[in-house]
Amino acid sequence: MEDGRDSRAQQTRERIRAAARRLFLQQGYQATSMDAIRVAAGVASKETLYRHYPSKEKLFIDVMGHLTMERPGFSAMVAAFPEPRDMPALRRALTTLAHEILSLMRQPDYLPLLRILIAETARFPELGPLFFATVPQRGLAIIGGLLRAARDHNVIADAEYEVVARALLGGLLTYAVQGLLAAGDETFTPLDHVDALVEIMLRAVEL
Amino acid sequence: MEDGRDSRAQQTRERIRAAARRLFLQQGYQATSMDAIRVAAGVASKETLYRHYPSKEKLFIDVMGHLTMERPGFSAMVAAFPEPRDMPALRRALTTLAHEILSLMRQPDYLPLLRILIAETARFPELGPLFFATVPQRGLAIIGGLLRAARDHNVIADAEYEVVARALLGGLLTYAVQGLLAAGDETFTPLDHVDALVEIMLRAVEL
DNA sequence: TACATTACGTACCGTACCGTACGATACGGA
DNA sequence: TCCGTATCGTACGGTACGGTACGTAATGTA
Repeated sequence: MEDGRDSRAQQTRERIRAAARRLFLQQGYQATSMDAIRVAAGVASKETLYRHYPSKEKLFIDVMGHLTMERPGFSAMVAAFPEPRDMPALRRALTTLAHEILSLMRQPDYLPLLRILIAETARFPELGPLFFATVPQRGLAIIGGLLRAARDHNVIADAEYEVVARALLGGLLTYAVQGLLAAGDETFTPLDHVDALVEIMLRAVEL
Repeated sequence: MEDGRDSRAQQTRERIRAAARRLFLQQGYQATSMDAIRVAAGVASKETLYRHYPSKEKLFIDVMGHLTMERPGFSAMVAAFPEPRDMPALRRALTTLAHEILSLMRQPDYLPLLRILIAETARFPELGPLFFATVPQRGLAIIGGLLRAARDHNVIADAEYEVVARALLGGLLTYAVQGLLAAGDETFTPLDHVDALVEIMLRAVEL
């Protein structure tokens, strides 16, 4: 009876959500019509759509909320780098974290999602802050935590770690913004800059 | 005859452009109808609109292009801080520049403009790169130039100045992105963080 | 004054879209 | 086998929008 619910209604719902996600990410909210979603989902009747989602807005919120929440957290990374007790350990932790953030930003969904959330802040004001709190804010917190832990082990000097974290994340963010403003998949590859960025931040906090 | 052209046709054209600018910035491209622009411009007939602009797209491009170009350049600032010959001079230059960039980002049009350019990269692919080249890229170039000049006077150490510039600008950019993702005019005031940010960058490049 | 440009009003065309209605049909569980 | 639910097809209502048409009035110039 539990999986009985899956067998048709749930499957249809999943197809609708997958199609909506793809189209919304590709074309944005307004440019994606419910009928296009219906076709992409392989659903014959609009009535079926509206049986699963009461309106286009609710469907959009559901899809975008899921997309935001599905962003992989950095939690695993935090566990992997517990307490940097010397400079090389801190360097390794920050470098790995920076590369991880960059590869997160290069996931194919990332820029389109960010683009849509920025575009639709007026109509859906709750989505943008949710994303910010779920993704970049968490990144800032992890960088700050690493730095504070390093200071507690006398690895680095005191500093405004929140600002240091903003500088590090922001350095990467400049490339994302460049990507947001470019139309196609402009090759956005500062891979060699990442290590330099970490070195600069380390110099700023070294003893 | 020259100002005769101004007297009516040009005035009407200006009213249309001003109204379009306001509405586009407030509501975006799709949500702004030509009829709303007509009303806001105080123009009685749509025919008049289409006498001045052949289509909604052309009107949008004209308005956004002007908005991008009107962003005040930093050129005046460059002249004001010619060649930092010691650390205090470099500190003054970078601090002033950072505050200037921040106040640029806090102009009431800035975030809405950026939001729209990001939202409409698909329909208007040329506008985003134009903005990036006109505004942030120029900021990066000026920061980099200041750092290179300081190094030429033995004020600071060698470093990847392009990356340092990205970290500095990016640190400020994190606040802008936060603003982009927030709906209203969330008070986005890291004023006290700016000096800390400059100090961090200076520590990263000191001798 | 005579003429051309500009603006006015209003109506209209074609299209696209969200959401609803409703009878018919397939499907899945008891 | 039987019943409720999910889906199908198709049509429609209401609205909004971009852009055009066209006859008329105002405005500035020679």
